[in-house]
Amino acid sequence: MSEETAAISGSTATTKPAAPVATIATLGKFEGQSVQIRGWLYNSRESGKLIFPIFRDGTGTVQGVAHVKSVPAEVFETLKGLTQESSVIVTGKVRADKRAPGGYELDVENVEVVQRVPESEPYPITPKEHGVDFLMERRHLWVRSPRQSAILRIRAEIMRAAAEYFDNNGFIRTDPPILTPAACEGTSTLFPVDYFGDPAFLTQSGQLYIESTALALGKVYSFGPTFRAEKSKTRRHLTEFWMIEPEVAYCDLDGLMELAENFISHIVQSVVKNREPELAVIGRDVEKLKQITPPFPRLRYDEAAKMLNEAHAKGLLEQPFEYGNDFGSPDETWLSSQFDKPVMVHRYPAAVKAFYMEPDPKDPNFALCVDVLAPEGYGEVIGGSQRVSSYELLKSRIEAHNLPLEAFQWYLDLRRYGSVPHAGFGMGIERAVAWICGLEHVRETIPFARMLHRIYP
RNA sequence: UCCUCAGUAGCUCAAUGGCAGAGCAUUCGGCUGUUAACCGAAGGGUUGUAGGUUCGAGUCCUACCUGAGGAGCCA
Repeated sequence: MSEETAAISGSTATTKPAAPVATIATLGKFEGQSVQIRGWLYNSRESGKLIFPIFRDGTGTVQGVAHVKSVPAEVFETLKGLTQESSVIVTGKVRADKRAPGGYELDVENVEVVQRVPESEPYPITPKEHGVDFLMERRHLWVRSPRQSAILRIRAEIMRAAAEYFDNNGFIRTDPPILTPAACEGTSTLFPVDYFGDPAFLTQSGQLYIESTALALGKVYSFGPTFRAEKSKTRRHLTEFWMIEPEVAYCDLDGLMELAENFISHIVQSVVKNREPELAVIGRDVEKLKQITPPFPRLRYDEAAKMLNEAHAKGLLEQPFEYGNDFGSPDETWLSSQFDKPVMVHRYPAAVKAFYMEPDPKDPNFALCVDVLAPEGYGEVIGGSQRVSSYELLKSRIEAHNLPLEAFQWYLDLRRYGSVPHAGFGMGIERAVAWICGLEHVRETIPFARMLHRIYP
């Protein structure tokens, strides 16, 4: 938390700080001292000659106390009727108080209003309840709320820990292009872009490109936004989302599953360790996160299919599962809710999976692939596979899927020149955040969600 | 693309086919420990749009618009 004590210093020309600048998260270090808080008025309660302004500064909230007899008259008048979300620089003495939710209160000594929100146009997001549409329309302000900022802090920790895991384990970050000449996988619907008169598309996955850098550098990963133009309208879908994808040369499916469980466990334990206050703000059950450690349960597709059939027979699943199909969303939800840890389902029928997945040498009808389903019914957070390494097989697969062979010549080159077994996976950041935070919907996991019916603000 | 549901004050929601309402927010007044503070008062409405049925429509019918949840597809 040391970075949080290093607040913005000396850049505002308004006053010389008479008291040291503190952040609300680190107030405990300043008990008994006068400090400056640079923030905003979150809410205020008045009781005649006593005012309880609640301040926020991005690191937390703290209640101030101002009595008419204990502060200068002009300070009391300023606080009286000060509007929600007005920006303020507050000076006050830090005092431990058992009644305070954060353990500390601020006895106000001075208040400087940086900008006062006018009464004629009050801050629209009150501390009362609001509907989803209203809040999403004001997402640029909604991110100020304690719950939303806590989620964004956890998201940042998830992204930091994810990159840290790869950086500490010999992976080199190689980011693929976002503008691409053709479909990567030939399946999803893409966003078209005009590229100087030629058609181009926003990337739906960097996988094919990092297969190239994996064969150059050994172990690589990419981390960036991806785009899907599908008209999905569910709590698990965004049209623009972030994905982190490792790709490893000389790696098989078993090695990939080991990587996935260590990777996820590192992320979850980092969040538990470094974002405890934020998890408390959003009311997440930390005990469920603490048990996310390797190894994860592994299920063959066949075993999972058997479980689904039994569940349907017992009336636990509405729709019957047809062997040979990919799992539907309700199937994944039910399967993942049967485990306390993420479950790794591997070796799906090759027919329902992508063209680049390596067939199982023991039975080519199955692909060497794995989906990691997060517990508590969250479903797929990771999809990965060992990649086809044979030139002839890959070429025939591309043709069988009616994909343009010219566009894949560079990809086939990777099998012409020193092909090796290699494997990789992709993790959707927003689904991981939704699971780790225990959220209903991915729209709260990213600062500005892009969805089927939302591109504002 | 398909299925289901919703749209009334700034917000969250009521209103049997019969006068358009409440809480919160805002403004004014009161209150020396409040925790979504409380008490009193005031202002605030083309009931998503267009058409239809009816003596009379927020309410019933049709179309459209906007949004939400789900399916498919996926991370």
